[in-house]
Amino acid sequence: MAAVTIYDVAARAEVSIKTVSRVMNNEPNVRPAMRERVLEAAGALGYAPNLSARSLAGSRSFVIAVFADASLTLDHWRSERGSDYLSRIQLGATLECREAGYHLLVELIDHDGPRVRQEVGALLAALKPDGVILTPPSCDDEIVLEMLDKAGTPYVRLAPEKAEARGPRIHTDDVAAGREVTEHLIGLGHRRIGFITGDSRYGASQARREGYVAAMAAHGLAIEDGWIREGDFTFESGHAAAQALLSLPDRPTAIFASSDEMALGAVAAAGEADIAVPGGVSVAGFDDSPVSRLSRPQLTTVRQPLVEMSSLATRMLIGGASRNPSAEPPPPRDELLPFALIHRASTAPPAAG
Amino acid sequence: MAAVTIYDVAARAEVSIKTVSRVMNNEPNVRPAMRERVLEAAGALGYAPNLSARSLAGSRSFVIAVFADASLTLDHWRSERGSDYLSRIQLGATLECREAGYHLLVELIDHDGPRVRQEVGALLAALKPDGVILTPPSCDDEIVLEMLDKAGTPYVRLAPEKAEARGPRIHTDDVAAGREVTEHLIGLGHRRIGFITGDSRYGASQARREGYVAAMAAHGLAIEDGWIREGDFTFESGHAAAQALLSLPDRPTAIFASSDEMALGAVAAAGEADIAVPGGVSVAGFDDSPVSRLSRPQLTTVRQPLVEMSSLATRMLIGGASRNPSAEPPPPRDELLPFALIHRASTAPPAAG
DNA sequence: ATGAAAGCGCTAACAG
DNA sequence: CTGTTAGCGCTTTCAT
Repeated sequence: MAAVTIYDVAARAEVSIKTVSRVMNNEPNVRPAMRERVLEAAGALGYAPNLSARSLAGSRSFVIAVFADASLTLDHWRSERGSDYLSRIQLGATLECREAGYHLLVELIDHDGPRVRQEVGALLAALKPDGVILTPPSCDDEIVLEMLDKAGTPYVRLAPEKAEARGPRIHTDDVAAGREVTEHLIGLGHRRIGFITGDSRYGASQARREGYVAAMAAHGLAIEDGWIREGDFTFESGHAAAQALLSLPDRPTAIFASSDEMALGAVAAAGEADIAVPGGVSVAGFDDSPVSRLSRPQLTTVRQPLVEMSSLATRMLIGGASRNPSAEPPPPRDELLPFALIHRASTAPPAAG
Repeated sequence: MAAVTIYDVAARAEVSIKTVSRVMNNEPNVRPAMRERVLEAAGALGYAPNLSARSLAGSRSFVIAVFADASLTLDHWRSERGSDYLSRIQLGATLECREAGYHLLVELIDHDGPRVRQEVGALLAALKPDGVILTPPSCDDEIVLEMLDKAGTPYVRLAPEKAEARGPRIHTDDVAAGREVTEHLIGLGHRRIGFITGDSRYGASQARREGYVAAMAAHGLAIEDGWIREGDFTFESGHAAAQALLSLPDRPTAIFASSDEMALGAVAAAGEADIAVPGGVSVAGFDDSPVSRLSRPQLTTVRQPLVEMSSLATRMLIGGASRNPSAEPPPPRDELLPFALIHRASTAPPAAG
């Protein structure tokens, strides 16, 4: 059961191992006839180059890593709410990796633990990934960025909060998205619109709120006391916030929740208060997560291009993949991907009056 | 920027590289004093052993792979329903890997494509994982098992459909779970209980149905025509099935759906038909997935020990990790992990009469 | 266009 | 208890 190596293939094809190597890596300078022979031999032997050997000898590891915040991710996974964010990032990255013969590693990092330096340093030294995808909020961590820079590992920041020029970033305009949802509601005829914020640990929460505030202001609509309630992206928090909103003396006719789960909580709260959605109150969510369709009515929401973001990030990383120190650092790119308002059934014009 | 190697540490600590290696691997036969010195040097230099070198030279790769069916998984990820199954498996495995200094790779395989042999063979040859976690339905694929055996790669099958003795398996008793839910409903006083099946591509679907049928029979309750409806785990399918069930002339007083999403669909259908849950109809789900709490009332469901299953699998794999060919193959273990009925608010005694 | 030789950074056998 | 010597399977030079 000894593994088949490049030598076995070379022997069978009667060429040197270097030629086999060339063929396996699609390098030039191999005559078609040789290539044929090598391919035939490799196929017959069921040969596949050993990743460790390639990584050790060469300049690429064929590994892309996703860094996600440990406590946040474990929290999500454990509490079983919204492991979805990471899943979608994984989807995009996995797809691209598969196509390019790369492998994706999801690594959890204690991005503000006392030993981040040690942890991230060890990860980079051990794995030597050809690229790292940084998810929020780790993508804004100074130490992580510093370690990455120091190790010379290419990375892409996904939806970073701070825009300062540290490596390429891929993001979407959360402020504009917040504005667009609010304007959608205003366009429907709503004047009294409540807002439920997201977890403050995410930069996007603040951005969405800004969008809401800006849109209200732009249309000359006041935001009354108590119309902005704190949430943390969970169903429960949305439920509670909506209860408060709906029991206001002159309650809003529409609620914009910063996540779909909170929007579902709002829908449930409305149901309990015998207020129909969207008849009695319109509810809009955010994320276009799977759960946005798990209600009647289905939620109006905003689709974030998470899958596209991570697949683009992966492509950038794989494209420039090479630990080659002589290569000039890639120009810090800044990609803004479009979001999309998904108008479904949970929003409608307010009841007359 | 040159990476720090074992030689740098050895030089700084004034010992041989072998001693450094011993310390890094927690091997015996190192005096505390030496160990101290090495640790100090390693710390100061920020040294971490290169994974590729370890893998290439040694008998372990420090990599555990999860094989998941490509089309099914992509389907789930894309359609954004239930990427949850894999997420939970990832959670358990990730936790254990982190603890043991291992890395987790999720690989999608076309488990019934024409080139499985090639694909799986290449994956194993390239990665040389210390162990593979097989998820349904790939865990029942003859070719995949054969390739794994041939490569001598240890694996654990998670929730396999067929029990034949090929490697260790970890599972839960879906038939018993189906029975228990049904009996819970019967215990509440229900006599007319409808059932919504799951996606037939999963063995568990059939098992849950068997449990339902067995429980009904055991209690002398008839299953009338039309009480068993086909579903595919999705909200929509549950919604449609429940609509059919609820419009039956003498409709069931309880509905047992084989997944939480379908149960939510059933709750929605009941709402639209102005039937209260659980007042007018009780609804039970299955999986205790995140969404089971995204409704009012929250769903009665069954918690599958997926996280425990994958963490046990990972521990087994890491524990026996060693490509050491002299080691006798581990005894094929068969672990049955307990499920748990989670009684929440969606089930209650039927309305009197 | 092809090949020979020299490592990559580590662990596995052995010596001492 | 500690160190020496070979490779692991590949990619990189550098020849040819």
